[in-house]
Amino acid sequence: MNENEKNQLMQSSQLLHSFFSVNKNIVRIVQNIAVENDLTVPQYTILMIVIHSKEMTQKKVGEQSFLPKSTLSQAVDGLVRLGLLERQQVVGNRREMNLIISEKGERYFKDIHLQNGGIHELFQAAIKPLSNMQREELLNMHLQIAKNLEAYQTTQGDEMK
Amino acid sequence: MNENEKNQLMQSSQLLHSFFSVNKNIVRIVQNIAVENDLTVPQYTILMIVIHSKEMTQKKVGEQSFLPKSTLSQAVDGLVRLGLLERQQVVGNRREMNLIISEKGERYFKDIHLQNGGIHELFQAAIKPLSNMQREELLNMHLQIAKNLEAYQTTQGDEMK
DNA sequence: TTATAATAGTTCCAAAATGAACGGTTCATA
DNA sequence: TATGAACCGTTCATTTTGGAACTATTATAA
Repeated sequence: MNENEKNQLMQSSQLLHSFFSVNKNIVRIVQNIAVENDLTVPQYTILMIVIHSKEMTQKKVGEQSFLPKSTLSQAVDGLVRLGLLERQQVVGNRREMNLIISEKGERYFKDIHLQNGGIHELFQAAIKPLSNMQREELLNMHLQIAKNLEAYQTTQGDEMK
Repeated sequence: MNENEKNQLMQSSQLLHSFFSVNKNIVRIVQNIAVENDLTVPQYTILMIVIHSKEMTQKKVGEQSFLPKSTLSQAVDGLVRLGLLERQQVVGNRREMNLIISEKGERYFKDIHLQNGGIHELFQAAIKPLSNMQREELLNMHLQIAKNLEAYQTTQGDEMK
């Protein structure tokens, strides 16, 4: 392994670690907010996604949140029992479920945001020092990296039955 | 909320999502590699860190891996029982533990890498399309974002620091 | 010195997360 | 339509996780 390769590997390691580092912080903040409001992390995640569009299928929430569907199902169940969310069959497709924020859910979520700004505001503050162009490039690089990693999995890692 | 603010929030949301997206892929790859080799994710993570320097305190591994110390302790315990790692008190400080890769551990890890390249190589491939300057900027932006997020540590940071 | 606080790691166990199997629904093809 | 595959969500059982309390050691203060 020559010098150049060694440098490449080191840069790669640092970059990987930096992803972990940012992510650890995001997860920690999300967890704090969730716990303070008697929600689990998946539950708060779901609320964040659903509140955005007021109505959304469970399937779409799964795609956006990357939660395994059993986790998703149970988390939704809890939210419904808390009265924060309502389940409703999609008209014309009895397989899918629409998730709708209830009155109570909306109030609940708004209160969370008043308390501590919520993850979106905190994150927004954290990226504020970056220029608009930097933010755009960051997004593009992430999307590309995600795509590349995804490609590997479907190519090599599909020993699923 | 005016147009500009709305755009800012949207960009922020996308960026946050892109972090989740990359991270989900990294975690899934790590998980696949770990499971294929009868290790848990924390265990594989620990091996990756320790192999790098052959010898390292448990404390340092905690700082680098971001694992809660109870998780870390149990994972290390498993690795020791598998004979892949050895515990050794730090000379001059009986509180700290040195973690040392055993012969068997080194072989084990090398085999993993031969099988599928390991996460480092895969990740390296995923960032290959980026220019060197882009990679540097990406790293810098991540470090900055992590630092900014770190500032929002709630008073009760009973993990490690 | 002694007392108190901080640190590293372990243990315990309740809570959280999730893989696998399943039930009902829709789609594709004949 | 019939059949089989694919899909969406749920349930169940099991594993994983991580907070809190604990032991042992070291650091700091009085």
